[in-house]
Amino acid sequence: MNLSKTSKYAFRILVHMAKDEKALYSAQQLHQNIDVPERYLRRLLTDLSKSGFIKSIQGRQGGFIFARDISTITLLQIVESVDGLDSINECILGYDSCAFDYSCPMHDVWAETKMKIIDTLTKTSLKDIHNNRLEDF
Amino acid sequence: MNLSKTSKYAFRILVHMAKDEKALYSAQQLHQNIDVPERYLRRLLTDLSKSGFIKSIQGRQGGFIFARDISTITLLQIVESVDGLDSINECILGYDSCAFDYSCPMHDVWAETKMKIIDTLTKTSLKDIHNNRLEDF
DNA sequence: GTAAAATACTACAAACAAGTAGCATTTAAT
DNA sequence: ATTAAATGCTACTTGTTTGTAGTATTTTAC
Ligand code: SF4
Ligand code: SF4
Repeated sequence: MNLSKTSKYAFRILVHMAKDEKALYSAQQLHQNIDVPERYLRRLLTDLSKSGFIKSIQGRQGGFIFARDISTITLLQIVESVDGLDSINECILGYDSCAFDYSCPMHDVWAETKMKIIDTLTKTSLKDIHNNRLEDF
Repeated sequence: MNLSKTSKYAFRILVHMAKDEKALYSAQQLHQNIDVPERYLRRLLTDLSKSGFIKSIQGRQGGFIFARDISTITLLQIVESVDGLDSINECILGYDSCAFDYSCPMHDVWAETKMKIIDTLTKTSLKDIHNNRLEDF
């Protein structure tokens, strides 16, 4: 259970872009709208392109645009690509590999909550987010 | 949503100690049972003492023992004392102070899950953990 | 009273995450 | 062609968290 700051930045970027799904956004434009250090933002945009969420268009008038339908992009996929799945799925006691044959006392306590987290992240696509609310972002 | 490794270490320590609530545990003993670097474990034990969960008994035959009834120690209190409450409660987009007057689209998506997390951590005491399961730890 | 077994304190070191900088490359407008 | 506006790559710097070391202090056993 560990969302890095970078994952949160990725959320900011993609949720913002999802507001107008078909639009092309330049790094500068994004920087003006969401509070992420400019160079770091750019690097992250490149990473998100490589992960296939968005694609980059180079050159003057270039920028970033979604590479696939935003209803197919879930929050879990985003976290997974930035932090890795372990960050969410890992043992609540921080063991690399579970030290126990049977589950330890903490396991059951956390299991349901962990499921809820994964469930929410899995079921929520970028499209869902803006369907829920139409407020400005 | 960010449990540091140190918080997880704290869980390991206290959940282990809660198995025999009234016993006195030396740092060495704990080190043999849970996989936390020895010197780091000791420092953390001192911190947990200062936070009032356990108390230290110095000198030969010394060690650590719960300072209060384990039914009054919740997981949230432990996280709070190690990482601070913000680590759990913080904005899913990582904004220090919410940038919006009204809630942004992400807020509602996460609100329920966040509540579930806080709820679980608040309602689960060290006693509950071992009441749920009697397995060895 | 001396030694041994424990915790306490504080500074340092290593590892990791976050942020910055410089320069290269691509493309459109002129 | 030239210039400007954009992304791409890679190395460096800074900050935070995690882990280590040395030394001091406390208390019991003998
Ligand atoms: S059983 Fe315990 S140690 Fe193993 S993965 Fe679950 S919480 Fe972690
Ligand atoms: S409304 Fe949005 S930005 Fe504000 S705290 Fe909630 S998730 Fe964060």
